[in-house]
Amino acid sequence: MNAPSKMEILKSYLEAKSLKATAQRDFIADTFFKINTHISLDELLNKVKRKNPGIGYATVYRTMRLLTECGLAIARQFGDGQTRYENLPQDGHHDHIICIRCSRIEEFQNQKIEQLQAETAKKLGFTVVSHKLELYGYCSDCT
Amino acid sequence: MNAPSKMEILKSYLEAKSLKATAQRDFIADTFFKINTHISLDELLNKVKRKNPGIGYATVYRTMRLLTECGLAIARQFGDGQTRYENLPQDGHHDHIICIRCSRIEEFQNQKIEQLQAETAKKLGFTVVSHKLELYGYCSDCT
DNA sequence: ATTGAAAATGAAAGTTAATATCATAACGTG
DNA sequence: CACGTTATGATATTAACTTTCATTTTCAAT
Repeated sequence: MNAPSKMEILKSYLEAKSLKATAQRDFIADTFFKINTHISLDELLNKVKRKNPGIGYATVYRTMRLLTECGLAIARQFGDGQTRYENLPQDGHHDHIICIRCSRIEEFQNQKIEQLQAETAKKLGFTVVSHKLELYGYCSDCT
Repeated sequence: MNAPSKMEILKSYLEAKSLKATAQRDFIADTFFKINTHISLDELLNKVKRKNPGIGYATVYRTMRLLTECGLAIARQFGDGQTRYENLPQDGHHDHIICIRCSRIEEFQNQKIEQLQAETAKKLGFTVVSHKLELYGYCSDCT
């Protein structure tokens, strides 16, 4: 039995809230799911407008809010004053390393770090649900 | 030989930019240095106004920008749509664990995590300058 | 296919926090 | 104390986010 696709997850979520699936919403979501960078609302709006000029900012905004609510997107702030949405990968969580000169963003995973985090939290009486780890520095091109 | 106090660091920074030290600015900075939470501009403004009602938002804003520039404060976004300023402790860096129910913020340090971060970055060809680690979960009161 | 209630849409308005502007005040050096 | 410089507070502007509302679309029940 396959894991449900993102589109299917979205559909279930909409049903649960008795919202309707619409062509526009599906198109925006589908466009977002194909993206592997951290995209802002304006950027996503521009992208969907190229194929579907009638789409407005509000619909993109509302779609991204939905995706965020149902865990298919993550809203992040990297410090440039804009919320950027991350397309959550099927293979789970990852962290970011950001070049402070050229703004290149790379992703990484480190099981050991996650483990240490859980331990640290436990000591403080916390139960960790999620986390955010961002490393800032110079990439190979900018050293 | 003692390490310079934060006030002294600020004074040097102002001199270097040929800016003047003023009573208001000093008072705002001093008030901020005594704070051990993550304070927003509005909160800080309210605080300084209690002793010095004439102070305006703009001066607090500009002072915090200065402190951020010279490394005495860190501007952070915890996701509530407001920038919060952290009073950098003398004993160096720490990370945060945030309760997603009551918003309590605790700080912690973990040398091992930092070490793993540096290693991970190296593999990707990055040189780490700073980092941000935030754990989100439930604190002991909210579990 | 038609209908009608419910939800979606886009344009525009409203909100909020951050930042810039500007006339006036305070500073400090000669 | 006079002058040029910098600081200040009020206000205006900006930018991103969020809501509102009149209209359109959807979908289930005819």
